[in-house]
Amino acid sequence: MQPKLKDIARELGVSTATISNVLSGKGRVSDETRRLVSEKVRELGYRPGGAGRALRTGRSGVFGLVLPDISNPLFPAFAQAIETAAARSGYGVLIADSHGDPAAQTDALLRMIQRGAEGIVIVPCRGTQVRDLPLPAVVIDSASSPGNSVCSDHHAGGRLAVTHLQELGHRRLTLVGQSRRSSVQSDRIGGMLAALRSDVRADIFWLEDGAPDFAALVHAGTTAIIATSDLHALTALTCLQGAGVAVPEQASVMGFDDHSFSARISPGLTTLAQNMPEIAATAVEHLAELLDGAPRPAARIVPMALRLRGSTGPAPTDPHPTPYQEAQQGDVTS
Amino acid sequence: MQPKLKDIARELGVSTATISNVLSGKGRVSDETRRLVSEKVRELGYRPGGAGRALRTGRSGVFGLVLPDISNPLFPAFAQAIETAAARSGYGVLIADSHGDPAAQTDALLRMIQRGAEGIVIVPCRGTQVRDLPLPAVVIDSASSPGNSVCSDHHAGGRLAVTHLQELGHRRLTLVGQSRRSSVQSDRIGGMLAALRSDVRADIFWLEDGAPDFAALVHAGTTAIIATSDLHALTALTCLQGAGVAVPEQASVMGFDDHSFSARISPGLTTLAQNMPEIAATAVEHLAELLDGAPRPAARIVPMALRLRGSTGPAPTDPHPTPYQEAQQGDVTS
DNA sequence: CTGTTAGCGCATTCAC
DNA sequence: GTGAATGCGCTAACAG
Repeated sequence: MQPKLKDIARELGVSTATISNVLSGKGRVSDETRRLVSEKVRELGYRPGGAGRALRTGRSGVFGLVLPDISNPLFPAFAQAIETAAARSGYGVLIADSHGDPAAQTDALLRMIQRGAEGIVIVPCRGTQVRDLPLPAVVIDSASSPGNSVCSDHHAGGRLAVTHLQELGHRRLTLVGQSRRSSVQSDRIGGMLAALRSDVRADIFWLEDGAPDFAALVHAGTTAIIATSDLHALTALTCLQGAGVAVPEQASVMGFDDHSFSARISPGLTTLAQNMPEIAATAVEHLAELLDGAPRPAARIVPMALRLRGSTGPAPTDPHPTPYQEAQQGDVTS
Repeated sequence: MQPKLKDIARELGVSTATISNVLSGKGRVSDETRRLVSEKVRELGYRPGGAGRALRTGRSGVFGLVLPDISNPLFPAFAQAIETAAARSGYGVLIADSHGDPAAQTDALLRMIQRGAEGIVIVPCRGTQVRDLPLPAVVIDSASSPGNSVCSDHHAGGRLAVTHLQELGHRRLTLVGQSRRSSVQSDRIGGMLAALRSDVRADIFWLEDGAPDFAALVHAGTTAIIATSDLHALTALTCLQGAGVAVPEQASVMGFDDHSFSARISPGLTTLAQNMPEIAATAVEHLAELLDGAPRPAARIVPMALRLRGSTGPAPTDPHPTPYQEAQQGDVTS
């Protein structure tokens, strides 16, 4: 049985209020009693239980984290960063997975409220707009989505990616996204297009329409592939390598988000990393302010960072790298 | 303001206890009052708040999930499975990351207790023994670690891996682990060695000692590489592909855990998958039993499943696959 | 069968 | 400076 306030009070012959005062540092208590109490608290290993406190103060010290898909390889780093930031602020984190389903998302929210979460950090399902939450909430989505509180500068990330490749001399790019409905991916692609010089051509493929043959694209003239996720960049990279296309000598590949594997493949994957600790810290900080009754802070946009690794290099200068390329040139259109 | 029991009671002119009885289905209530109450509850959208209930019943409906490293690519699937299983049983999940640090692990445990967690599911830090928890706990580690409650059959997984490759005709294997201290990895390697036929040779590399040159190993005669994690298998695979070694024609590669990327690379990575839903369901089930006062259930070992993909194939039959191989044969020892 | 009462553990009044 | 009393929202035991 965990010791209660009452136990300590009885052992010391003081009242529970005094103990509470000592622990919270609020009411006036003599140094002597303070010392005595502190000692006893340490001795018995007393920790105020959350239930009583939550009931009395209305604050549970817990907030919810609602993710569309915990198993997405991007979220581990995110969840970790949030948990770390939350722990630093003395908060616990209740997780829920909406499985990309808006109904489940709503359900999860209700359950978190019921469990006493004081606020929530939510990464909304694609295409969902989080609105009128009965609870302070911090939304992490993309700069273009209404209600967003903090996110990476995906647009600038896209610009950085294209600029990087253009500086390496690439003039024929292939842009690969997964889903048009994802505002994050749209922002990234938008940024890429915005940075495009007039003498550079870019073709866009959406994987939801089917997977392209990356080797054929290279043989048709593409010299660089940018995927909106490292996962798809990895697919492209291994397809190319398996087909005998040298990376980065014959084609460069880059991705987004710096997944756990990106640094551990050969060649290392050049990628645009989100500053997860910064985003998480900002999210938790905003939430803490909201909980303290402050007005909603302005949305914060966190820069993305180019992580230069081996998968990108100078564009191939040979006008006819392989005979195969010439033969296939006319077959692939975009 | 969320409606409270008292609000409903007042509006209906009955007592709070009656409402509670209706909602819990316990005490005897007339059908008429029951109907009236149910209706009002729906109308006001009343949901019993967890704080009061937790204080009164001592059950918070929440348990803790303590992981050594949330950002490990294996845990997303795990956390998701646990969260799903927990939600199905009506539990919420509080997460904590011990960052592989035993002290932080203890700290996290204390915080979960303070927050009112009824029990915990813990994947202990490497080398840590979880013991004498002041709380019902389910430990997920490896069959060889004391106190383990449920885990995959890593040893059998190792045996399956080696058997698979032996059946494909491979006679020179390279086994790659990360850390000797990991009981999971030791079990896997142990299983591999146990399944080894007398005419098959296996060399073991531990990455904590430094990374091997996979292409050189193949040129020295290895025809198959088994890594204890898909992450390292991926490293091997891309190194080989980058060095012009065809997978699986010249060398087979396989891993463990079926990470998110494993099916999406080319060739697909043959791997041994853990049955996460099963493990998670068992863990939650055991925990629920413990919370109901049942004695500790016997440890459960869940089989691993071979996911056959393109990265493994028949051993190369050509005795002299490349001139280079002959030249290098003597240079690499193990 | 139903309603009243008491108290879970804590922080906060307000007397002393 | 300290302690006794109060009530947060809920449910289990007990009266009616």
